Amino acid sequence: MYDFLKVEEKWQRLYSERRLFEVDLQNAQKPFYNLMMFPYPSASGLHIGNMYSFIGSDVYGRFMRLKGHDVFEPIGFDAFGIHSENYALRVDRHPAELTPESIEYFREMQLKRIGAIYDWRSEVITSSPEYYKWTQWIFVKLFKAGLANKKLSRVNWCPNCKTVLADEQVIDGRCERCDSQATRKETSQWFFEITRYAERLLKNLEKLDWTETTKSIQRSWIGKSSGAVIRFPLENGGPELEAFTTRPDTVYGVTYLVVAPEFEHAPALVIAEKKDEFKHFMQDVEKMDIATRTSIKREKRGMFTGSYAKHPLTGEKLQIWVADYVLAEYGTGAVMAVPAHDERDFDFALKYELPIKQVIACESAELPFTGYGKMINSGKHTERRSEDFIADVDKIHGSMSSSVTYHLHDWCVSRQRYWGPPIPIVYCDKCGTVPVPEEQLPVLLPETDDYVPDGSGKSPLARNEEFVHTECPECSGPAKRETDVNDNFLDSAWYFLRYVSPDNEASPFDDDLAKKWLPVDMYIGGNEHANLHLMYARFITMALHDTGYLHFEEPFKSFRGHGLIVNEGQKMSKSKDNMINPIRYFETHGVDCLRTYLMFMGSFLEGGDFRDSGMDAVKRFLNRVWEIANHPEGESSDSLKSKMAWAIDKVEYSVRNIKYNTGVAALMEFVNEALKEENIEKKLVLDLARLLSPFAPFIAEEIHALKGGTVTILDSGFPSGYEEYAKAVSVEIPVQINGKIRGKVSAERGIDQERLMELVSADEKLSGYLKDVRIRKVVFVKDKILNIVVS
RNA sequence: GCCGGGGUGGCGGAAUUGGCAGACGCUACGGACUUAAAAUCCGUUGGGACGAGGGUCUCGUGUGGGUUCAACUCCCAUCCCCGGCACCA
Repeated sequence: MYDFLKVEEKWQRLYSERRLFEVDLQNAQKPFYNLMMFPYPSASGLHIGNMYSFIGSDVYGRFMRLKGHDVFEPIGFDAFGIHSENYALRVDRHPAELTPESIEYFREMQLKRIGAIYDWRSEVITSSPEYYKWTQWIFVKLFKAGLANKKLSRVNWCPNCKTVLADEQVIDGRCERCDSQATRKETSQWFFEITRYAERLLKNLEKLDWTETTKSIQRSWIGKSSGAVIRFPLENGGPELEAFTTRPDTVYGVTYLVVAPEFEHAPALVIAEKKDEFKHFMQDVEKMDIATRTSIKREKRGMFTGSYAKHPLTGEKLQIWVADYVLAEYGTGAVMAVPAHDERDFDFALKYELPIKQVIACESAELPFTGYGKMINSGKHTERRSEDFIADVDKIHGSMSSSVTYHLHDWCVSRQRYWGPPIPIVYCDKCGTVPVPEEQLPVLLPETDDYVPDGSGKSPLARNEEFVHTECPECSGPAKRETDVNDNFLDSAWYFLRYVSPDNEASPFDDDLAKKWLPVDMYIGGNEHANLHLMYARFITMALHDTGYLHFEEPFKSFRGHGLIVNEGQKMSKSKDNMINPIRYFETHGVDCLRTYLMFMGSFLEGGDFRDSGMDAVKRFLNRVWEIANHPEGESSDSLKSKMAWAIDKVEYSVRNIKYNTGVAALMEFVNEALKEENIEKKLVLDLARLLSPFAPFIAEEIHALKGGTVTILDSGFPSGYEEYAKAVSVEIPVQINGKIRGKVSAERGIDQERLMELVSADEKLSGYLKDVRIRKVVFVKDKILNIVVS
């Protein structure tokens, strides 16, 4: 019986003693950068989802190494940020004290045991000053490039926690931490202008070798929509009111205009007699929480401002309304209402008895009709097609021009928290907003016990007099530091760049190494980070490219988003108490078994269903592998060698296409065959171990060593040399009569149609089908199938 | 509502893209070994019909149509599940 505990411990020790996975980054001949998503060392340990992700990525890395690449597989810790900070707050520990402990546990007790080919020399910890010095450096570079700006904005606010919340911390309109209703609050925040890159971020997706789901998530997050801006002159003069629309073809159907309550010029539009009503209206809107405000079902509310605009084409007088269904942050913050052809405008018009004018041909019962069609009641454009008008929009009238908007909004990077890299900005009365010069970085996060957010909406750092007061880098006069820290997503937006030279004190990454190793060849991780992390990493890479620091603009050539694990068909959750603890299986089944089972239980990209019975099955399988390895050496049959040829192809195909389950299945088939023979050739045993090694590295190493292999199986190459056996064996060719399988004939590979037909005639059963009929057609696919059409 | 992904035995899932549907594994059942159990090994395991039997026939990949010598795979329509986006103008 295979003693997995002993063997795994032995190889874990050898792996760390011999440093087998350290890559000579300078001199590597065939660099392959295999990246996985580094973990937050925040909770009590790695969970099964982390393991699943890391192992899936490591299988790929080990495979590429077997294939002869110099595989660079680094790991680190996303140690700053709200996850780690909230965890520290919950257990009442200082994050600066707790985080290193968590990292120690992750690294020593978990990551070093799972058999991944990590190069530990490249470890990065985002909360270390050596790392965040460069996070701050990136901030400064973006600031200097005009991509970082401080502006007033309405941000998510939790009235209970009294803190600003990131979008991703608001779930169904509620605070992620305390479940109270989130509201909006206007504060001054730092933003990265990612929206300037919206088109490139969208366009580049076409060229990227990424899983389709991941690209689709990014596309909808960017949310491009094309249309036109139409300018409506105000009756009383002043600036024109601009409205974005995707349907300029319905412009003749505009019966009123609507602006958002927060629209910059809304108060100016409200006439004197309506000021009081507007004030009350605004108060009601402010009070509304986000869930209610954005609910589709909620009845729309609005009020007439008393002002009028003029229709640019017809000269008609149009009422200007304020309504809560219009959002200031999208488009121009103003909407041209076409109730006949827009559901929201239709509802609103009915409620407030505003006119409805049909301008696209349809039955009146179909209103609101939102499809394209023939334009009617549209002046000289009557009879035109919608699509035709939209394509021509720039030529129609001076008030209309084609325009594009995106749902993507600028990235709010400031956080009023403690556990993050301080934003490297100084405010000076004389010099204004001044970035901290590069040679003064990092701006160290002060060591203090006063780090708990107080609900003032300001960072705890604002209470730290020693930190706040500084001198201006330009005029040396008294100045104050920015007290917000950076969003955690900035830490992780560039970590893969740091891995190539984590100790470099002169720059965030060594240029030569970056040229040699970047961009990342393969990135495997969960789709839960498809929006934010991947988008931000792409943006930072593009920005560093444009500022001349990187030679590429897309960080990840290939990305594969994998699925989620469920437990016995049930979603895992702490409340259901059905979380799988991976460490437990290290003792009962072994790491090899867990790795192999995780890859076998389902299709990696789709996710899988974890069952203990499956773990037992894989344990049996590994025991059988061990049994074969200990069979007497002797000659093996040609058919077993041909099975090996088949298994080699299967494993290669399955790994390259991230269909690991089918690779493991192929190995099981080979093992089932091999068990039928009493002897086995040494080469077959070694090749089996090689094929198995990406999945179950420890047993594979042990078998390799047992059969006289040296150092590590990883450098022993990918199996080959069975081509002749694959060819020599005869094939079974299914024979169809009129498309139905009626039998099979055994023939040598490559047989031609004529000879095959002779075999069919000689076959008792098949020839029966050909009696008394006329053969009308014969379809033959070499070595695959024969179909005889008869009448 | 829009955009992705999917729907295959009792279950997890295969089928390298139009060429033997159900690989591999689980479960269940039967058997061997055992005083017994565990472990291990062997056999059966999509539905139906026929056959003493080796087997033979037939239906079958959410549903309804279509293309093709041949369809889980392609086309049209439709239902359901999962994920993303969403008062986005």
